Order: sequence, then structure tokens, then C-alpha cells
Amino acid sequence: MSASIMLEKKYNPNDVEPRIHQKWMDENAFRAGANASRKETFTIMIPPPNVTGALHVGHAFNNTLQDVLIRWHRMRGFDTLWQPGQDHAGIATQLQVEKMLKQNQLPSRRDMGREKFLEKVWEWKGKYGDTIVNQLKRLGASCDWSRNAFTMAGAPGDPGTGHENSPNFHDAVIKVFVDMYNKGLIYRGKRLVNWDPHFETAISDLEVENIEVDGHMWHFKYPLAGGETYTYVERDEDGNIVLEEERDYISIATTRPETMLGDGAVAVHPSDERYAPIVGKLCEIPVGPKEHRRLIPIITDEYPDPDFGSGAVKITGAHDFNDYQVARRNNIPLYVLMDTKGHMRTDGWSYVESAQMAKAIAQKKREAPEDVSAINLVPEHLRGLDRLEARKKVVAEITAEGLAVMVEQTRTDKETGEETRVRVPYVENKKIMQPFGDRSGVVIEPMLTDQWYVDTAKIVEPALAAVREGRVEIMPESGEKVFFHWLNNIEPWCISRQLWWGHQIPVWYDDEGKEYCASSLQEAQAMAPGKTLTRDPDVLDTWFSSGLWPIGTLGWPNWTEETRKYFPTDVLITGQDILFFWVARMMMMQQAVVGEDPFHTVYLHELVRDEKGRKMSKVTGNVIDPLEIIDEFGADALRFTMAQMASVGGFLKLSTNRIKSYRNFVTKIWNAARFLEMNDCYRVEGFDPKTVSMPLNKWILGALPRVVAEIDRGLESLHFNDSANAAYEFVWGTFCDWYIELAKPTLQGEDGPQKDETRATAAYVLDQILLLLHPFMPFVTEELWAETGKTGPERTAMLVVSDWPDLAGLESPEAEDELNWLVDLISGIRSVRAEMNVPAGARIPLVVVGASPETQTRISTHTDAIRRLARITDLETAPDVPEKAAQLVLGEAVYALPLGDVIDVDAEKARLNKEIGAVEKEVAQIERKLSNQQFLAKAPERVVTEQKTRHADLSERHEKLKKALACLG
RNA sequence: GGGCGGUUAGCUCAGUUGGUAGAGCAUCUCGUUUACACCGAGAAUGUCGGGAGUUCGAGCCUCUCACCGCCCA
Repeated sequence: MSASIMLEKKYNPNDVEPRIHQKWMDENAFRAGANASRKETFTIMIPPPNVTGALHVGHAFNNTLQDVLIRWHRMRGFDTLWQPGQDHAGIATQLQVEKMLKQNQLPSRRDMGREKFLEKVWEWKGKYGDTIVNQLKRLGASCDWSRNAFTMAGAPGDPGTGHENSPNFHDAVIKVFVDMYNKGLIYRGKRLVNWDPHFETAISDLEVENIEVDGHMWHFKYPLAGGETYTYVERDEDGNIVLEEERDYISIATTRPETMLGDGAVAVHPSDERYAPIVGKLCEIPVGPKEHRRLIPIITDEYPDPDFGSGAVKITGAHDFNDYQVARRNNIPLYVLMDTKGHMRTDGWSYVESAQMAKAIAQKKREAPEDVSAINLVPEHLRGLDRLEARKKVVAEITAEGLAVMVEQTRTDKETGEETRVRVPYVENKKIMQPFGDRSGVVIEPMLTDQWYVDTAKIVEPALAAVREGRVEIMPESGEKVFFHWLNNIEPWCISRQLWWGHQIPVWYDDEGKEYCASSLQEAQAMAPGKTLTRDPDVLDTWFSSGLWPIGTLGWPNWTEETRKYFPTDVLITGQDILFFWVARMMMMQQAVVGEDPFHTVYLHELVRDEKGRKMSKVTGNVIDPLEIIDEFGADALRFTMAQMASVGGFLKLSTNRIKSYRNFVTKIWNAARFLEMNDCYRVEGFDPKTVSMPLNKWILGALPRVVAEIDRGLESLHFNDSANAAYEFVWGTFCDWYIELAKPTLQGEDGPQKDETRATAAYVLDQILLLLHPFMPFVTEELWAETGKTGPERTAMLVVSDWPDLAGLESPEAEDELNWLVDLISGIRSVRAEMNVPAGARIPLVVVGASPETQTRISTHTDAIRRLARITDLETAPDVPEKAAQLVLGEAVYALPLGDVIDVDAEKARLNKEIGAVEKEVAQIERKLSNQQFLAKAPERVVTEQKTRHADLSERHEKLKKALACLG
């Protein structure tokens, strides 16, 4: 057969990838159970990307790892399912659609109404919702796309586009809500929640980001009621009086003056002696119309820190989480000041009415009603203002009235340079932690509202037990600690959202406000005969439905035999940032609903950052778009880079440089395949790798089981980087750099059995390489699988559904020793040549001295290879080292390169001396150990023997090097 | 303030039960030898953050200090 070049000179991923992907789809290669040959299943649930999402590097990383595992298991014959799908992403999607409406100058969400708006959302989903699915396909994600699921599937109005076969997620979500409600695991309550004034909805603790910003701390005087006074005494650490004065006020520090309007009390620490004389008395809030100033009590509570500010804290229960706790402990009313947009309230009673009522409550002349929401303590002139505007006015008013705490400040006149002392309000500039909505970016306002909660404390234990008892392993291990810490201190989970896009809460209210929880209006009506029912307008937190992802995508509550076998799933791979959002909640909810752990292993990974370790952001301009990377370097290069970065718990820093180097690896494989093709290395029918006879072939075949084992071990333990590195090293470092080079003399020499054997072996090893690399680089390997399948025996299947190599029994220690020797020899000669400045192109003779018969046999076996790779002309044996020769000591023999007058004797001496020095250093180290009685007595036998052997080898080498040095005179 | 990590070659990072410190990239030198310059050959590079301890032996275990991250208040 003649060498006909079929492979393109260059591999072009842009042409190949879409074609290969289509073939996979045509062959149903990703279908659940494809290539299954055993009973064990392997299931991964994709972390559902938002339906609004576009593929970013985080997805690329995350899904590459999942795909590697999936492809590996599929090839190993597991009954494999990678379940894809998307999340309806309440806030994000609603926002996106509202934006679209605005751009197209359509009526706004509120103008068109709920039903019409939801229609628009579904329309939008059908149009743009498959973006990320198509992008995942470009990455090569081998999900069973025919099962693409959606967390809103089956909800009213669902036209089913893009998730045609999705189980009815909506029914599952509603059922879970009703069940949990009936079990008392879900309840409704008026609580302080994180309120997003932009989206006008409650959000959970986890959706709040606390960011340190520049803020101010104002200090104000709250006058005591009736002009009362007390002696204010301040002491230093030793109890000496540093300040003593009569005061008719108590000093309060606050970062939020506008909330003073809703103060219900002033609190001091019970141990704080400064304020002991006035505890229990009333003081006046220094804002609002003077004639209707409110009086509030001075109380004690453990919360105030005596060393912070003045030690006295104003308590605004409806607008601060800490104050809320204090207010509840001390039965202080919670006065709401703001509306859903974060503006000062305009509803409720007039200020005068409200103030009088509040005053009566404070003076205990009246019992506070349970619901104080009608009381609006915002003075008329501040009503309707944004809270920040209101803040400015409040500060100005208090200051004008002389109730701000003042300090002296020195001011220098710019022109005259004259210094004057002025008294100014005491305002500290300080960093304060401010809560922001992670989606909206606006300042979050604690807001007192009615919301639905999951009583997480009641369902947390099984999730904790799962990890504690090792049923669920979290990687890296530090993740488990974080998991325990959070779950052990879990707070109720607020699950209602004041949005429209989402699963509407299945609760109806009658006219008296009594609630009926049921799967449908009919059922609810049956519970409330003759009553007019109104449905709760709120929807569920998106994470409530994502929490059901494992069972929901598999069709719960209907279990078919097929879906039953894929649950529980196996490995969950996700970003550590959603450990609480999603992972912990899935564990709690699957346990609460079906009493099982949803998976046995959780692999958490870091955020993918840029090469400098910075977060990628549009603002910084350091975003790497995976699709651009795929366009430029191919999906395989990106995937291999991702796998290679994936050390457990490691930081993920991505640079295009790195991707480029793995693109080079793809090219390398391509070229190796081209080389084999050019040399007629075709697969041979019935080739049995156990029957080869040449050491070179035995060696490369013997190295295969080891690399398979390394890759297996890495993937088994989710050390993707280890597997990737092992594959890379074998393919490039062993197969290309040595095997192919060493095989060249045979391949390009005389025809005969040796050439045939080498050709067959090379083709066989390439096949194994394609199999091994496939999980990491599916496209180029599949393409080469097809190309190399054009000759030799016909391929029975695409690579994606071929079997993972099982090569036990190919190991060959003798061939390994022999080839290791050969590689050392050639490397040694090359090294000497380079250091002796022998021109790279020059061919020189080699004289072997003192070789054992075995070595001599080896030399004659590999003469051609040595000649070629070490650029040697004559290869002869001699009893003595010739004059003017550079010498290489390897094993028992010395290899001399007679360089004649070319040799620089001093350079050669220096080279040998350097080597001798290194050997001596090591020998000394070992001798220190061996002469240590403690070491001999206590170290394990194995270690001692090892050291002794090493010592012997090094000593021999040392002697030979010395002798070589002596030869030089 | 609480919790969890990190500190190893110029850079990015491996180092799985304590026993000869590694890789990739970058750097330098040489080289077009018909698979590959997206290549080949060779070289240089480390008081494994500081200190103390346990041990025959510590990058790895313990304590401590310093600095840097992240999460939660």
C-alpha cells in the first residue's frame, strides 16, 4: 500500500467541530444509556443555567468537567445520563423581558397586566431561551439534549418550546409546597426581610451582598422629657473621672438619621453606669413638628456596645435587623416608614394622628395594636421623598435646631491664613457595611412585610447527617466545614417573591384572610365552600424550584422504571458560590420530599478568574468569552485547559497563553497521526499487542496500562488535572518525543517483519491515545478516529460510544529497563554535545568503554536509533577511553566522544567537576543518614535499603566520573 | 467580629497517607534532521512566607507570627 496523504496538513476545528457534533446527534450518542454494557448507572444533573444566560468561562469550566466524567463513564460502559435543562431565573428573566418591552416601546409590565406579561415571557423564552444550550453544544457537552428540562415546565401558559420533553416541573413544585405546608414546614409570617426597592420584592439573605462603603455617623441629642437633667460621668480604664457634666439629653450615634422618625426606644447596655440614672425615663425624638414630638423610653438590652459611639442606640425595629431583635425582646412597636420603592410613606394616618397614637403607646397609656401599619410617622413635608433625600432634610432640621452634637474645628482662611475655631456638627466619616441586591445593585432596605418561609431548622438535620456520616462527600474538604457552619446556624428561608415570573404560591385567602393551601383553586374551594377566594399574588424563590432539580428533572412524583434508575444521581459539579443557594437546599429538599440524598459527591470549584486572579467583569474589561476562544483555538484546546486547571480546591486563573499551548497539543496529536499515516501505519485486523517482539514496541505498549491507570485514578478521585497531565505527558513526552523518533529508523528502513510490527503497533497505540484523550478532547479525537478508520478493519462505532481501554497484561519491565537506558544514553550524549558546543548538525563518533555483554547487545539492537537521535557516525567498542574525548558515565559503561582538537579540555573538566560536585553532595547527604544509628534503628527497612542502594550507585558513578576526569590529564 | 483557605522556580500552579522538591509557560543557547517552528535539542532557576516544636527524618504534622484572599455578620 502506498503512502497517500489523506489528512489535511492543518487541523481546522472550525470546520470539524460542527460536523462532528451533528454526527453525534444523528447517532443519538448522548442518549441516556448509550454504549451501556453494565448495570451501574452514572448520572450527573447539570447545574441548570439561567434561561437568560450566555455561556461564560465559569460554565465552560464547569461543564467541561462534567462532560469529561460523562464521556469517561459512557466509554466504560456505565448506563450514563447527563441531564440538561435550564432555570427560569425569576428576577433575571423578568428584568430581561421588561427591558425588551421598553426597547420595543410596548406597554410596561404593569400596564399590560400579569397574564399578558407572562405570555410575553414565554414568547421571549421560546425565542432566545436556547442560546446557552447551543453554546454548550459548541463546547461539546454530551448531555442527553432530548430530555432538556425547564424549571417552569408545565406552568400556566407554557407552550413547551425548547423543553418539549421536560417533565412537568410546575406540578412537582406545587406538590412539594403543598406537602411541606401540610407538614408544617412552610409558614407565612410578618418579619423583617431584605427588600429590594428596585425590583420591589423580598429577597433571601443569600441574595444580599454586603459591601463596605464610605458612610457617615451623625451624633444627635435626644432631650429628656420634661427638661429633666442628670449627671453624666465618664471614667477611664482605672475608674478615674475624665468628664462630669449635667445633661438634659442622651447622645445617640446613627448612620441612618431618616429612620429616627420610626424610633421606638433608646437602648443602653444594662452595665452602662453612665446612663443608669435615666433608664426607664422618656426622651424626645428631635425630629418632626415641634409640637408633636414623640417621646420614647430609654431601655436596657444586651445589644448596645458601651464602647461604641455614645453607648446608646436608637431602636428602629422596622428598619434594622439588630434593632428588630431588640424591639421584639422588649415589646417595642415596629413603625414602618418606607414604601416598596424605598420612599418615605404617603399612606396611613396623618402625622399628627400617628404621632399622638405612638406617644400614647410609649407612655403606656395605650396598648400597641398588633398591627401598627396604619401609623405613619413620616411628617407631611417628608412624605414621598426618597430615603436619601429625607435623610438630608432630617439632618439639616436637627442641626438648625441645635440638637446636633457639636465639636470644635480649626479653619484656616485661605487668603489671610488666619485660623479660627468654629463649632460644627459632629459627623464621623467611616466605612460602613451596606447591603446591596446581587441582581439589582441597589441598597437593600430591611422591610417589615408578610412573606412565606421554609422552616429550615426542621429539615436541616438529614442534610447535616448525610455529610457527617459520609454518605455525601464534599470536595474540597474545606467545603464540608463551611457547609456545617452554615447549616448549624441556619435561618428561616424566605421563599416568596413579589414577582410575576415564577411558580405562583398555591395559597388562597378568603375575605377574612384565612389561608387555604392546595394544588388548585378547585381543591382550595373545596376546603372553603361558599367563600370567595383570592390567590396569593407572590411567586416562589427561583431556588425553591431549583432545589428540586434532581427529582424534578426525572419526573417526580411519577417514577418510571427508567427515571428511578438514574436517581439518586452521582456527582454534582458546581461553583462553591452556590453551596448554600443550591447544594445545601437540594440536599435538604430531596430528603424532605423523597427521603434520599440527591448525590454522593459534591465537587465545588472556585470562580474562574483572569490570569492575574481578578474577577472577570465588563468594567475591568478582562472578560474571556469562551465562544471567542472556541472560534480561535477550538473547543478541545479550551476543554483541555479547563481540565488541566482543575486541581481540587485550586484557584482558577485562565490565560489565553495557556489555551494556546494546549491548542498546540491538539496540533501535535494531529501531526503525529499524519506522520503515522505517511508511514503506512494502519490498523491491522486481529493485531494482538501481546505478541510483539521488538523492545521498542513492547515498551510503548507496556507504558499504556500505566497511563490508563493514572487517568483512571485521577478521574475516579476527581483530580482532573492529574489525568490531563498524565495524558499530555504520555502523548507528547513519550509517544511523540521518543517512540516515534525511535521508530523512524525502522519505519523508514527496509521492509520486513520489524517494519510491519512497528507499523501495527504505532497504529494501535494511536487508537488507544484517541480513546484516552476523547473525554478531554472529543472533537479532534473523533475526527481522527474517523480518518484512521478509513484504512484497516472497519470501525464498529464512533469513538464517543467506543470502549475505554483495558490493557492489563501489556506491562513489560525488561523492555522498560532497556528503553529507559536508551533514552538516558541519547539524552546524555545530547547533553554533553550541547555543553561541549558541538554544532548541532555535526555527526561525531562514539566509543563505548567497559560495557557489559547485556549493554553491548542493547547497543547493537538500537544502533540506528542512537546514530540518528544522538547524531553519531561510527559506533565502536574500545578497551580504553581515547584521548581528547568528552565522556559520559552511564551505568557500568563510559561513552566517549572523541572530539580531537575541537575539545575544550578546560570546559570538559569543568563539566565533569560540576557533576562530581553534585554527586558528592548527594553522597554526603546519604552518608549522614546511614551513619545515624537512630535512623538505622527506627526508619523502616525499606527506606534503609533504598538509601543503601542509592549510596552504592552514586559511589560507583562518582568513581567513574573521577576516572574520566583523570583521563583528561 | 466569626468562619474557611492561601503563602513552593520570573509567572501560574502540582506535590493523596512524613523518606531523592516537580510541571506548564516565560527566559537563555543551539537547530529547518520531509509529522509538527502551533517544532526539535539543551541550559539556568528554589534557605517550599518567618520562627519554634514533634520526629531518625518535615514542603507535608503541631504551635505561633506576618501578609494575602474568600464567605458570613
